[in-house]
Amino acid sequence: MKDHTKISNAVIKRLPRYRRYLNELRKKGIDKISSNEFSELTGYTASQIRQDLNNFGGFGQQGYGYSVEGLYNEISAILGLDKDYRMVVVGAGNLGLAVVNHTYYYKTGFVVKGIFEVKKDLIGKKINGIEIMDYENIVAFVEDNNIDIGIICTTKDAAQEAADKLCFAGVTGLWNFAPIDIETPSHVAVENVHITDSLHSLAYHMSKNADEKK
Amino acid sequence: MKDHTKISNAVIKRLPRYRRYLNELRKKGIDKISSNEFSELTGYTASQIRQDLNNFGGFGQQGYGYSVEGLYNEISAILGLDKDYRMVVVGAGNLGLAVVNHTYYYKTGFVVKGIFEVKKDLIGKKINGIEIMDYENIVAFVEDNNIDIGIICTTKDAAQEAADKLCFAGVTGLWNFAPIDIETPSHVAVENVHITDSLHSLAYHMSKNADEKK
DNA sequence: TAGATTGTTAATCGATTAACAATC
DNA sequence: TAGATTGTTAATCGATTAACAATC
Repeated sequence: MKDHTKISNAVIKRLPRYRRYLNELRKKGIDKISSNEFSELTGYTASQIRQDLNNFGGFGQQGYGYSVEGLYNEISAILGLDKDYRMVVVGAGNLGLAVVNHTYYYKTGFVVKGIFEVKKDLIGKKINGIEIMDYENIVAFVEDNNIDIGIICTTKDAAQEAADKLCFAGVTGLWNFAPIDIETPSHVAVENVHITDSLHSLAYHMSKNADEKK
Repeated sequence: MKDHTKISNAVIKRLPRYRRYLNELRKKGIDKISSNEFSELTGYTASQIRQDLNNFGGFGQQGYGYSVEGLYNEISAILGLDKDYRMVVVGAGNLGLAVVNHTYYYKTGFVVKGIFEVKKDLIGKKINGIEIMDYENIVAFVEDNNIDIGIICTTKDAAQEAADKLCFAGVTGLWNFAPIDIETPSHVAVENVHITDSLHSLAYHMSKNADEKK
């Protein structure tokens, strides 16, 4: 595998999508695919697919194409999906519970080890066998249980404080669902998921379609 | 407002973010901001901000800057947030319920009018006063209630079929949370939210950080 | 008026696409 | 070997940044 310290984010964002389609092919028992066929499937140009993949190494074979299984495994490894991640969720509201259930349902190497909440009446309950604990004890829990990722499902106002606590306790990644951009030290990766922004994009495209009709 | 039939998607994706920050400023009672100050706040360059805004019109004033309130309203209008949207949710699982609660909590002109489900034992229950109805009746409901947006919170396998039904019934937008890319006729806008892709990006960045440490 | 800051054009940078030689 | 398809370089395209004249 080549040195990939300076791969652009545009490329990284496409990898999970490539992987999703490869997984479908794999499940269908298809074992080879050319960049042209893959282009038709994914909507990316064949050229871009080859270019993207060659950032990481030559995974194909001239005159043949790519091994579906092989490429799937390579991309999984590039994304860091060849190991397990231990996670905690902060906030046991609907969003927190949806995330817990989602990872539980899709079982993928991302495992929720604990849920933390400030509201006393929720503490002690269990979701999918995972205990809801007192937010006060989050730092100790993260330290003692080698937690990798903190999932922030708090209100906007509580999010940055939760992030700071998690970073202090030693997580190396944050998955933030609160509608604010979380700041972290450079060694802690963050994904800010702004679900409402996506709804607003949708509204824009709907309005534009409506305008064009006139 | 200028003709904006060919605004790039990169620009559109930034608008909700601009709007979010403007809303914060507005709530703090700040009534003017320069592109330089706004740059520091949002992380985009002042040049890009001015360039982006000028796609839609000259909203600023030389020597002064931008009116926070005015710009907030302009961006809201561009995004189509100056009117209400009527929505239905397909799938009353955790994800569906999280979405229902989310829009309920943030009250923003996006109103869920009905929830549809195939599982008979859930039908008839209410969430935030919204009834869970039989999926069989979705087409009639969408037609009769002028529904604009369908929110797909089904399994992967059921998603495209639900999308087809919703399009047939006359929605003009789909917000899809199932892990598949939904296809629609060109007059129906779609936002495919791939929550898992974002987790995979996070994993990539975490792995990269870990590698650099070595 | 002088100073500040936009609106807009021009320059740069990066990402995508096209082309083709290498090779399986 | 001949055909197919990759890996990779070169060309194009688009998006971002820089610069500055317009103007409040």
